[in-house]
Amino acid sequence: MLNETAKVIPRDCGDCPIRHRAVCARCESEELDRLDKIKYYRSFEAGQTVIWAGDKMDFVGSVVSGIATLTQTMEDGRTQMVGLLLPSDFVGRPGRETATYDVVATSEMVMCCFRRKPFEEMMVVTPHIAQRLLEMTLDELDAAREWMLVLGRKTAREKIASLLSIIARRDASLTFGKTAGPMVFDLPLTREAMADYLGLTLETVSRQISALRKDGVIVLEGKRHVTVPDFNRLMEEAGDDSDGGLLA
Amino acid sequence: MLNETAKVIPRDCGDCPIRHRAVCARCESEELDRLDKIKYYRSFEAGQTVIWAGDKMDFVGSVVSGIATLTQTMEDGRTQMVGLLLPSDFVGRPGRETATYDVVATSEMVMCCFRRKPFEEMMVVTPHIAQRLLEMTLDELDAAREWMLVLGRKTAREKIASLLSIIARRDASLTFGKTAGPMVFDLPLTREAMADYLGLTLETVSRQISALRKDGVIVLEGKRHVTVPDFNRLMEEAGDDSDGGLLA
DNA sequence: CGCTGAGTTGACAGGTGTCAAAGTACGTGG
DNA sequence: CCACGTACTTTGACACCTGTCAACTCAGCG
Repeated sequence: MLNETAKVIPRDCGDCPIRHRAVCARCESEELDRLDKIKYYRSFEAGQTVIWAGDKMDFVGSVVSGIATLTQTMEDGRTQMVGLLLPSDFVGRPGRETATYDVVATSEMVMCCFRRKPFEEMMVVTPHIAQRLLEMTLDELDAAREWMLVLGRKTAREKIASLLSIIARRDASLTFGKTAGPMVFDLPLTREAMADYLGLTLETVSRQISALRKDGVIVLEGKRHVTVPDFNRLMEEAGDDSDGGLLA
Repeated sequence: MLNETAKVIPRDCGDCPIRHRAVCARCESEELDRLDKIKYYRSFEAGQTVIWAGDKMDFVGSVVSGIATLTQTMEDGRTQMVGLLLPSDFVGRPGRETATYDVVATSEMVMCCFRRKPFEEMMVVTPHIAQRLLEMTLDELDAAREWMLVLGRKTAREKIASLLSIIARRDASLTFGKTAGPMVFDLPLTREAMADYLGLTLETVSRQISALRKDGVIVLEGKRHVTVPDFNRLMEEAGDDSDGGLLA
């Protein structure tokens, strides 16, 4: 089975699995050559922290393979996930010296890092990079706003269903979205990470997953392997229009 | 008193109150001339809808004066505010034909609109616009993520305190942020709009405002006029570090 | 003067958090 | 090979925060 969290270090950009989706997507070969000179790959183990909020950050970069989370923590320990970083997603903010959020790898992960200063200089003279970054940032803003509706207005059950449908949809888009038939995927997050994503406790997450299983909305094998027999049913449980959302 | 929601239609860009903060901030005079040819002003009354989610949008633009909200609504009527649009904020997404959210003016409001097609064409050849838009979008993404922590992890009391401190800070930045002494401002939102912002009901908003008043965190005159005797106290109630956040 | 919209307050119910205990999977070391 | 420890997960009991429903106040206005 194709494991999306597998450790993959490309030989070069032509070999890179995120070549056509990352911040470098619009770059031409001469531009790639210049990026090549300021880039390096870094690997992280599952659970390893990439950077702490407030730390100095002298790189920006793209997730090549694996999954990472962006989280914010209050003084008393309450934490909220504010971003889920998948392959091709961008990490860091050009022009900013310090990290705003904790970045943690939740699976084995590989990043393509660019030294920050040279990257910023290159952005000024390379519209292709800034254009693509703008597009990606606008997409992330839309995703964040969608997420705000989930956090602010949905019930625990709807929140779980929403998260499952997001993951299911993403997996479908990787495996050549056949909408028909059951969807099958593995949860890339622990119950606790799901709770941090959804603004719940891990106990509530566990209870609602059990409830959705009892009601036949999902089928579980083990703790992480999920089958969705009827995706429209899942969408209804998420409180979403059953037609929309295929754009994501 | 300087009323930030007053209706102001600039004679030209040199006269524009958001000239140095909006999407056109980095444009030079020749670029402004070209923008001038594709722009027009539109006024809205308090409560008027600028555009409905799903509607075709043939303009993008900037809020010149007044306040608008960006909201998302579920089929059963639950609504969540996903953006608060203040003067200089950008409305619409270049490259997208239809609106994603409802945009509603909550006060009398003036927008500087650009016809979408010519604006998109101009963006391609005018890096100054795309650069500024990227910067603004990154700021909005940060704000959305801060908001996600509020929605996901804060109590009703902390949510109210967070909203008040955001509004207080913004007003302070307009009136040349003297941090000492009490802060005084008017709430630009109804209780219901505050509830939609914070993922609460309007009853809970009302109760928590009353509680903060009883505890001396704020002083109310009428329903909308607020005095904050001790801003650090308010920050503590919001669950935030009492030092941080002066960047916003 | 009554109507309307915004806001406040009370009573009550229900959803979610908290605390606690037990179950499961998996790797490590004896 | 098996016992054990650790991390993750599930489930139960109960409390409490917030939502729901309802009544009431207040200010503005025709």
